[in-house]
Amino acid sequence: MQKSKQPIKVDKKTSARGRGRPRAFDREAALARATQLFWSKGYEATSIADLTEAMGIGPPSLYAAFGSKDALYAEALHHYRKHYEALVWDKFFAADTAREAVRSLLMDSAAALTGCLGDMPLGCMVTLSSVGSEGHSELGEQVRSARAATLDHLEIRLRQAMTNGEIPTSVDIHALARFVQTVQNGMSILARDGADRAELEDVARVAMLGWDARTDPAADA
Amino acid sequence: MQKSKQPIKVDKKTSARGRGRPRAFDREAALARATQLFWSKGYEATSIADLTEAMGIGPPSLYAAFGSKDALYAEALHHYRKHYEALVWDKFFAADTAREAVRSLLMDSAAALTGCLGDMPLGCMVTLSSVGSEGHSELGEQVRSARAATLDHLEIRLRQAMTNGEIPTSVDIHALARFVQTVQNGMSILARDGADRAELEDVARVAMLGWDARTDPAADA
DNA sequence: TAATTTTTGTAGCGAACGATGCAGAAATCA
DNA sequence: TGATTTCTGCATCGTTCGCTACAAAAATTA
Repeated sequence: MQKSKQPIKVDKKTSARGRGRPRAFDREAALARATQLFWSKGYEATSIADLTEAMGIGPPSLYAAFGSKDALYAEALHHYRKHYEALVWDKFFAADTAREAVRSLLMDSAAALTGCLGDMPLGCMVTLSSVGSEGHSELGEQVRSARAATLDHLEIRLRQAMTNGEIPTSVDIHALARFVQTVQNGMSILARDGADRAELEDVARVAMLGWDARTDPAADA
Repeated sequence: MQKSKQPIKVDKKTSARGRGRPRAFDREAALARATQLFWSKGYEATSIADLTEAMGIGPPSLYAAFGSKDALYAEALHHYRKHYEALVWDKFFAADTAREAVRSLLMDSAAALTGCLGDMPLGCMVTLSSVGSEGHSELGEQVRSARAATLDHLEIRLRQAMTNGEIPTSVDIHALARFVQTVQNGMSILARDGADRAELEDVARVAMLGWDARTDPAADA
């Protein structure tokens, strides 16, 4: 039971020149801790007591800074997407070809999902968050739209590759994007069950064989 | 916690003609409803009140018949595996070739996970059950072992195919089995997000292209 | 019928949940 | 410094959680 009671220095730069006592804890650092907690335990299984202990603050401070558990989760989701999604999407967006983009996405996912790219929980927070559809409909919708973003990125990149001639026009872009999305989603669950980076990389390589067969012009029927 | 109370001979058909009032509800039907509830909402999000309402009984009857929420979930998981897993594994075990076995598994999964094979919640109960690792370690272990069974089935069948000569000995059985497992897991999440049967079947077809490329003897390096 | 046995509905237990009231502590401004 | 403003720790709110004691109710046996 560590007590992270140390103050977490306040950033005087961002502290508004308001009168009265400024916030004594670093909001971003607290949000980062909450994010990791939600990430590893899920929304329902994470209690306010868990959060306040991890953030080193009391419940009133939490509610003053974030409003509610729902709002905190929403901010944590935003924090996650802002700070961690780049680990798997940077090379995707920088790749010259769609094939290399998808390969990078899956290989980097294999590394990120198994915690090999830093100190982070296993699996993808967005993929694994099965926020109950009961009573938290807005959060569920937010998570679902986050998952839909993955499909959008894939379809846009694939359609561009089709325009460029990298992919034959006969290919079903939507199906191929769905396939990649499926593999990435499945890898999160395997990572949670203890599969290591090498195993997921093997999975990514087999998946790329499916890509090659699907995008091979000679394979058209 | 869990005291082993009197065993409560529940098999009412085969139990000796007990004196006193017999159970007024169908245990199997109640278990089926509980299973669907756990399946669609998850363990934590399903309360005893939800269960008793869906089962049409009061809390004392629930606890007399099943012991605890944990035990009920364990029975529900067993009920699920007994009644629903056959929908996706029957053709797998009956197939003549490993390829047809895997193809059937994925295609039948596409149908079952989207609720096209009857009145059932979307996705796989085993795959989507992210039972928190906190406080419910035994349930988590049970679910994890259920997921491991999928990998076992796949590896056994693939190894058999390798012995039969269907698959080249150069193929990494473990990686290929992990790949199939990954696709099936990912399909559950897509199904939960609203993907329909045709989409998942397309995914399965693309995945099979990966299988073909991987098991093609000409592709050995 | 009465006696026996078991279930069921009601009502509520302690604990934990998400969320707050309050008063003192602390930092800024005058 | 004192005045003002805001945050923080403690205690607790009302609710819901999983779970159970209790006694009436119901079905079987005699």
